[in-house]
Amino acid sequence: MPTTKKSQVAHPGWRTGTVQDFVGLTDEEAAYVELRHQLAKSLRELRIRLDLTQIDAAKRLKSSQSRVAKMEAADATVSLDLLLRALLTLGASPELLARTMRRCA
Amino acid sequence: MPTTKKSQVAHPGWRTGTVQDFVGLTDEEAAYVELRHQLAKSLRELRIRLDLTQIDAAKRLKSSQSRVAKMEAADATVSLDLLLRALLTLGASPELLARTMRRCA
DNA sequence: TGGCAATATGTCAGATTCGACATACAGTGC
DNA sequence: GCACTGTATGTCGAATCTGACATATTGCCA
Repeated sequence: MPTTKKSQVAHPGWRTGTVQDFVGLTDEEAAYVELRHQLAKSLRELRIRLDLTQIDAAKRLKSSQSRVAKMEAADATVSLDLLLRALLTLGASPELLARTMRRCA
Repeated sequence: MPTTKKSQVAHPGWRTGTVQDFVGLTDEEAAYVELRHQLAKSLRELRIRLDLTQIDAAKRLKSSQSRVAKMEAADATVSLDLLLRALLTLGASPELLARTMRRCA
């Protein structure tokens, strides 16, 4: 669920992700969103630095190109968990993660 | 997914949980596990510092005592995602997160 | 312009994780 | 010993997340 509350009503197919974020966003929610974006950014930068295409990266991550694209876009269907695992798998150092976190301040 | 699948299918090698971690653990997997443990530790420390019981914390996190216990134990059924959200909700600063990350080095 | 590689977006079945509950264990005071 | 508070562990239905696929879009070069 990351990402916070989902609508309680049965609205099948309502993605709660991006757009309505600008309504009623508590501080932690804002921090959470910011964190996701910073990690996504770091992921893309790292991939580029390694000179990989999303397809190459997907291979290393044992995932698919579409999922990598979503990771880098901080798509609502991507968890922080996946973002962090991806970063680690591509060789990100704890230092890099720490720097990324700090960027959210 | 953190961590991985517990299904019993014939995929040799996918680790799950805690104990069997000492077998066949790649570097990123080790980093991932370490990260979870450090975050869990920070979470407990923060809760104690705020003088909350797990039940109190569960209330703030809109979760249950059992889930908080599992978070602090870095249980395999708890995602990094949940750990980070919990920390943020209890008021952890990006600084604290960064420090925690760095501790994994 | 067309063609091609890279990236983005939508969808879905199956896997994972969620909160909740029951219950067990640990510690403290009586 | 019992009662009580706090924490740990196991399970489950429901909700979320994942990889894969199809398809659209972008960017670039001839």
